[in-house]
Amino acid sequence: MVRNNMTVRVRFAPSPTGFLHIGSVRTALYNWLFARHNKGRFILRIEDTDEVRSTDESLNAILEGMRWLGLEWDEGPEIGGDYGPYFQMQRLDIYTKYAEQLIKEDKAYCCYCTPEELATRREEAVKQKRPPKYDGRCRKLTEDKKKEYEKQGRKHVVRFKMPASGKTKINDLVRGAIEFDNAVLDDFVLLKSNGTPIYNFANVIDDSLMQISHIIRGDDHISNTPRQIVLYEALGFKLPEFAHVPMIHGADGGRLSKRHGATAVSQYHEEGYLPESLRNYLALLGWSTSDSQQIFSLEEMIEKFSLDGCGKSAAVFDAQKLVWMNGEYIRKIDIDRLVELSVPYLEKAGLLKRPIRYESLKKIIALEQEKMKLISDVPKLVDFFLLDDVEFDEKAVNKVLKKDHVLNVLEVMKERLTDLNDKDFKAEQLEKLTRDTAEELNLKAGQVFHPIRVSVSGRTTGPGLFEMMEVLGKEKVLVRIERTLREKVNL
RNA sequence: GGCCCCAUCGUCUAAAGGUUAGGACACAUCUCUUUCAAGGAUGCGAUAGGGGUUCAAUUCCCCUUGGGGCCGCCA
Repeated sequence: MVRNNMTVRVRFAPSPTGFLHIGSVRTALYNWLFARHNKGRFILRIEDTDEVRSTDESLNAILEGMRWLGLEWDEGPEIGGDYGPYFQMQRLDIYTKYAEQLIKEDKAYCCYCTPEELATRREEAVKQKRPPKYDGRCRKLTEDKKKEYEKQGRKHVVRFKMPASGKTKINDLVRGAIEFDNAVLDDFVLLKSNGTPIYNFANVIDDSLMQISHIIRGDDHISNTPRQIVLYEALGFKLPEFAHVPMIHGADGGRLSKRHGATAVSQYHEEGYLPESLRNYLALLGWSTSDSQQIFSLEEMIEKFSLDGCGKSAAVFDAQKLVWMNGEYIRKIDIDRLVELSVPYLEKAGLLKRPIRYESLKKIIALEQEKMKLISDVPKLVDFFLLDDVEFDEKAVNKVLKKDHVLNVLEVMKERLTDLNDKDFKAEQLEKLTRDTAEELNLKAGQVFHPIRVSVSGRTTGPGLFEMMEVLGKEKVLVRIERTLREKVNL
């Protein structure tokens, strides 16, 4: 896989024209994993040549998203590197230089066709069911004609002279050989009329100058590859390896878009996903090991990742599985980290208005850890611990509190719990006391457990009853049982 | 319209000519249990269709069908 003793250098080259898309970041992840696996370098390059759509906000979203997922880059924005600058808009003179070289070598030429003219011709071609490619009419412009156009104030772009015959072959690392007829390709634009380069041009120059060894990208770029290869050859550059990985699709088989759910990495962050679960899930969308392992530590993932393990067909994004995986990871993370991650959600829900000891909060969250699928689940899972007045769930009331024996059970339990020492208000003792009580009252354990659970938490589901009571504390438990007793009369 | 890519359970995938076609998510049932989860067990469920090649095709080849991509002074 690694050519000779050459260092592996891969890159992720997003354009800052929107949020960080889940599909892009999956490609970034593969590049990152490939670099780490091969002890190579991972470069981040910003392709900001679309002056109209590029924004700083988008740049920040990219950097933030990458860092959140742990995809730190070895060269690129904010850290620099030996092959910079890493923003294409700061490399314009480089592109100009190579464009001039190509023109001088008669491999490129100036084209004076206006965008309007091109659009009209394109429409016409589509209407007549012809391929909408540029007809190359400016290839053989006379000097006089050029001068005339200039005088008219026409701007020009620089176009590449695509060879009219021959074949261009890709040896794709994941797909094998792919062949294109040069004749189907047209004279594509290298430099726009404002002097900025077009993707195919800037990309080739930068990848070459930055000594990228492997280009790992989405398979939507397969069709661009022959153009780029021809350019590499025209410029006398050494060809990198290509690896086109499948795209991510939505449930309907189409391109993943907003109507399928969240597509921005930041949104997964906000919705309470852990970076490690998103990373793990994304890695598995298009890559797998032969034993179909599902959960990988970062080290394991780096060790086992390979392009051979990448599939060829598009993968449908399955939010359900991501949720499952997030639950798996939440159950495993350190409780202090879980508390830290939970706090913003609790604050937002208004559950931390009164001061609470860190240790108490930690105990509360620990009791619900195994149940959480998303960090954002926290508020509704723990609210009854933090609220003064517990709201009774209607179904719980009907199902549990309206039974005849409940009044008696609560009365007896209230007395016994009152008699219990503060320091004996521990899960173990509470369980013994409750079970003994049930036996004395000639009731099944559940007939005693359930009413207490509902009166103390307002609902039928929750953590272990006695752990929950211990964390709640004697005072709160008694207040709530008394209140239930009071309200029970009206039920 | 031209060119290119892809095709195994609903979904992610394994099986690099010979397997009762395996695993994971989801779903269902059972189990554990004070509840809900988690866990354990079991079940449901696939090689798109048609031709070849071969003693043998999920696997190799061709066609069809279906899906996707590119054909911008976007990337």
